[in-house]
Amino acid sequence: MVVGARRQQAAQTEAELKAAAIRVFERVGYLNTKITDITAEAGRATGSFYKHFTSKEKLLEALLADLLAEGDASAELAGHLDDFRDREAVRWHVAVYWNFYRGHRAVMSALHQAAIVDEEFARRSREMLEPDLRHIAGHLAGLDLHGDPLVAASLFTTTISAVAAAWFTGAIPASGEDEMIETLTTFLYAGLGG
Amino acid sequence: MVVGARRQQAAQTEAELKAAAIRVFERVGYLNTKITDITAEAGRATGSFYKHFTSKEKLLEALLADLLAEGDASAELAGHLDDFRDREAVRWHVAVYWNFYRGHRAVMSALHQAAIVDEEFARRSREMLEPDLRHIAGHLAGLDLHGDPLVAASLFTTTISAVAAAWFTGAIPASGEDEMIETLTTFLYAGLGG
DNA sequence: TGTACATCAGTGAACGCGCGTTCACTGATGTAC
DNA sequence: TGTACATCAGTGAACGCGCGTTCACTGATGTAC
Repeated sequence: MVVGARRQQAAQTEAELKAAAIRVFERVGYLNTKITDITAEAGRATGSFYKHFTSKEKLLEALLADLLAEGDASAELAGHLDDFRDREAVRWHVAVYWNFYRGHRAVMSALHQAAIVDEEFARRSREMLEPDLRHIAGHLAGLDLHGDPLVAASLFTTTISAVAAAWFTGAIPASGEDEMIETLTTFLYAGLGG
Repeated sequence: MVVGARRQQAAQTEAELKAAAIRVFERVGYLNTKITDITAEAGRATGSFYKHFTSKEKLLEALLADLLAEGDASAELAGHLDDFRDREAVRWHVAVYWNFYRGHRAVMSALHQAAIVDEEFARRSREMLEPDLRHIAGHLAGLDLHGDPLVAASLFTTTISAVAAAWFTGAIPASGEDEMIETLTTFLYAGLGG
């Protein structure tokens, strides 16, 4: 008895729906995406979607969970420079965050879009992201900051996200990625009192 | 003959619709605002809206035009410190931008939201804002920047907008406005090579 | 100044489209005996 | 191992709600003579 052939099939479909959703988000953005766009992209019937997710929002939460899982895994990686008094440590973190953003643009910008329209979603996803914020705040704790490390950490992530988002959508006139990382590092290193 | 009593009445209604729209935007955000929310807030009939604007988007463009007109007026003001090698000049511009944002949060965030959903609108409003961007780039021209002054100017506005938006929506943990302006100044002063 | 007609802002009920969500149905997988 | 029944992922047509947009109508303002 091949236990779970059905269950496995379902998991497969769910994964395909997620992947399709990401592709559609990339093309037209989260807010412009219709449920039927996702199912069509995945080559499935409309109703199929609701066997796996109760709404577009819940799907996005699932994608966020995947993201966090992957983020945690990569955080364990070596090369973790800790002291933000060291410019290289700041640069390393900026680069990691930037690359993470690049690799997950669609979901990152989807999260942003969902938060704009739905206060409650904003609250919940901030909650889910708080551990990461505390992680960064931890690095900053050693520094001689003017104020709360959490504020500084918020500024760190807000700035990088905003600039990355603007850069990837072409709102910032042509310039290289390395240049952006370098500039952001300078911004943040100096701004954080380094 | 009181010429224009009708025309004047119409202009009045149009102004009231704009003001009502801003109030609704503040409450629920541009994307969550329905045409009927605006007319209800203004105490008018639904159809009235279409006598003045062909769509919510056109209304927003009108609000942007108002904004730019006011922005240009205030740019003429005294106290214009020009040299960005001077930290005070940077601080002054940051504060002006920040205060402008505060005074026009509703429209600023509405513009942002509209741009997210509508590529074409994003392009047009970037076009309308380009003179202001060039104005800032002008201040930066004297500096020994790594790259294009327009890139630096984009970073300047992107960063302040993002941080202001996050701050005003409470995404950044409690901290004073002055502290934010100070921190942003440090960020940008250093980041721009000052 | 008065009268008759034209214009146009404002009204709000009605229309209709888009899209999220449901639901009866199918057929394959799983279970009981 | 075989048969009969149960479960459940997947289907796609149909339903219905929300909301943008229209439109015939009203009454006040404007114009002509």
